[in-house]
Amino acid sequence: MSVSRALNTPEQVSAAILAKVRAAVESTGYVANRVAGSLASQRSRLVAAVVPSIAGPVFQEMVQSLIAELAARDHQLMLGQSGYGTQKEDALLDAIIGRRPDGIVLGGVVPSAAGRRRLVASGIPVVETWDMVQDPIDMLVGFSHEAIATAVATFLIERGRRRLGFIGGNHERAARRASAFVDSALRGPARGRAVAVQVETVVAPATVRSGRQALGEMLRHQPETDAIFCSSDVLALGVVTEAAARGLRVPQDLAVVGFGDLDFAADVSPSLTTVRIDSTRIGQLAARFIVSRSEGLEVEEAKVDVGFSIVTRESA
Amino acid sequence: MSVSRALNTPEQVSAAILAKVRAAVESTGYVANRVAGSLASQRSRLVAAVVPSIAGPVFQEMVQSLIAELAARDHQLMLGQSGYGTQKEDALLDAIIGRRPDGIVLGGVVPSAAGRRRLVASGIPVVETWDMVQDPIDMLVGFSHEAIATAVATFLIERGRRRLGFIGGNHERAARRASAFVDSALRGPARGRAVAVQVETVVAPATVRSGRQALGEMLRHQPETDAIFCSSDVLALGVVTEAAARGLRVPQDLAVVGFGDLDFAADVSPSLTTVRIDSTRIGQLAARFIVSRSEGLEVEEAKVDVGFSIVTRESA
DNA sequence: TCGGCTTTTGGTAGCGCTACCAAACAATCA
DNA sequence: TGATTGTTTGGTAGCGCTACCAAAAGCCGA
Repeated sequence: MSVSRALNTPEQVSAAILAKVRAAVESTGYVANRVAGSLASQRSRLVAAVVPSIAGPVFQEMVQSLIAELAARDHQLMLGQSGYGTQKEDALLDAIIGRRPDGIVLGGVVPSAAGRRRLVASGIPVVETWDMVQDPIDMLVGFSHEAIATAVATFLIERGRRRLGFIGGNHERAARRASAFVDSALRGPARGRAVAVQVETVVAPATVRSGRQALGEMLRHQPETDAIFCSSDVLALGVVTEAAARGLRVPQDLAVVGFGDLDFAADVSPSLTTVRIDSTRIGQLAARFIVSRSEGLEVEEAKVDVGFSIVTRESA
Repeated sequence: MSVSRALNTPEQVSAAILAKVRAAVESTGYVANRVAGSLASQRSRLVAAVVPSIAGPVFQEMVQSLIAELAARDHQLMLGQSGYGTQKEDALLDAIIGRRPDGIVLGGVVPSAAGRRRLVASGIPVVETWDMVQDPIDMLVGFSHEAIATAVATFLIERGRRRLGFIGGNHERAARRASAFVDSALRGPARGRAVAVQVETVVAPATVRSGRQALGEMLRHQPETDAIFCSSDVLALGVVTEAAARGLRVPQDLAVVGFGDLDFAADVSPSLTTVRIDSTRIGQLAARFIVSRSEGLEVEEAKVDVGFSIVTRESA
């Protein structure tokens, strides 16, 4: 009917019909069934996002901007949690593919080989985020963990720190950052100037408590540690808190660098020096790429590095 | 066909057919189209949740448990953000209703009269959470802001505090808690013992920074304030930080009570005395109510008060 | 062997939309 | 005026499943 047009493309319909349809909609409280629409048009206007956990503060900002950006373009977000293990992930992927979303956003999730194949076979646009993987499934918006680790190591060494530490989660991404950090400290541009690097891992998701405990471990293994890079501001807050409890002065005795520039980073005491990522931009770009693609446009630059910056505050 | 049965109710199908179907599925990589299934069966296996913002830490735990509980029952979550204003909310509600979810979970969102009508008219099960409103649309899982405010006021007064303060967001829920706090302090069970109560509001969502600023305001208006109840642990962290910066000892000079028992509450210094809500349980119950309802079961106790507890730590 | 009974299987219709096409109508020009 | 183009409107088919029913098959005791 013309009703479908009146609702979806009102500019293609005469004022008379438009008014009639609007009146009818108003009086009956009709809300078009988008399930039927999706089936007929092969466009669900639904985008799925998969993150390891929504509880960690890390992906919040990205998810928030995804939802906002999608809503502005009349799309909705379906959210899945993969957990930090892989077993549930493939089942989740199937549940998602079955819903035929217009796109899938992977947030810091590295799919298994099988999952990857299903994703490709489904033909659904995929945006990997967070991580500049070398061989993306489809589109990519992220930043380089290696580059960040190198920049932070150099930053600390140039400030005279020699016995470095890294505290991060026990998962892929953090591990990559850890080894790049160690590499850069010992063999990077500031080569030879760092004396030692110690790595401690904590169980994901990161908490203030695990940050406190990790500092204890760190000092047990390498008592003269004078700088620590944490893979989350939450961990950094724990390290700073534990340092104060042990009578260590930050930054004089111990420099601390966090990650994420979470909302509290500037306002705790000492304020946190941290790595800032524009997560909002990541969410926006991911949403735009997917919507463009599902509108049939070719997405030109489908591999974007959003970069990072080191925000210098009191803690380092 | 029998294929549909083999996939959905395998116990109703002979081993021979089951094997054949499974083999075919395996070899073709077939993933059933749930959009078509939803349209035919009038069950989408999709549940919508609406929260003011996913960035605030308050709803995270609930959303997380919602996703987990729904996934265990083969349902997915669609997430909407209403913001802290009302204008976008009605449009969002329509977008949601159009998708014909099996249920809608409202997290701390009070719909407008028009929104409420559409919700009722849609016939979709609704669970309001977070707030024990007196006249729910449908089902309800929450706790009483008034009871909490009264309990905290009494708690502080019994500990000898006389000049109380309340810091909360500029929205409905916080306002209700604020006035109940003032009422209880001045006219409650501990009646007459509190000397003064001052309320400061901050722009939602709550941040550490706004907590710091609010303490400044509080002390400007009521310099002898000796106890503050914050409507979020994030605010409480800001208050504690600002107090330290001003040379106020917590709890000796100033008692601070937070809200939420967020993951950092036990591990910052001083650790936060706070109000604990079992948000995980709220999410679980909401999910169960909706799934049960959509399976045709009558939900017996559809109005649950999950209660709260005051966790006593160092800050008060 | 046969009628009743239960279990398993296959066919048909239809969920509520949109894509596509054809018909009707309006506007423009020779 | 009629032919030609462009715009608006309505009809039909079909998206890929599931509900429902009827037919077929298996099972039992008489």
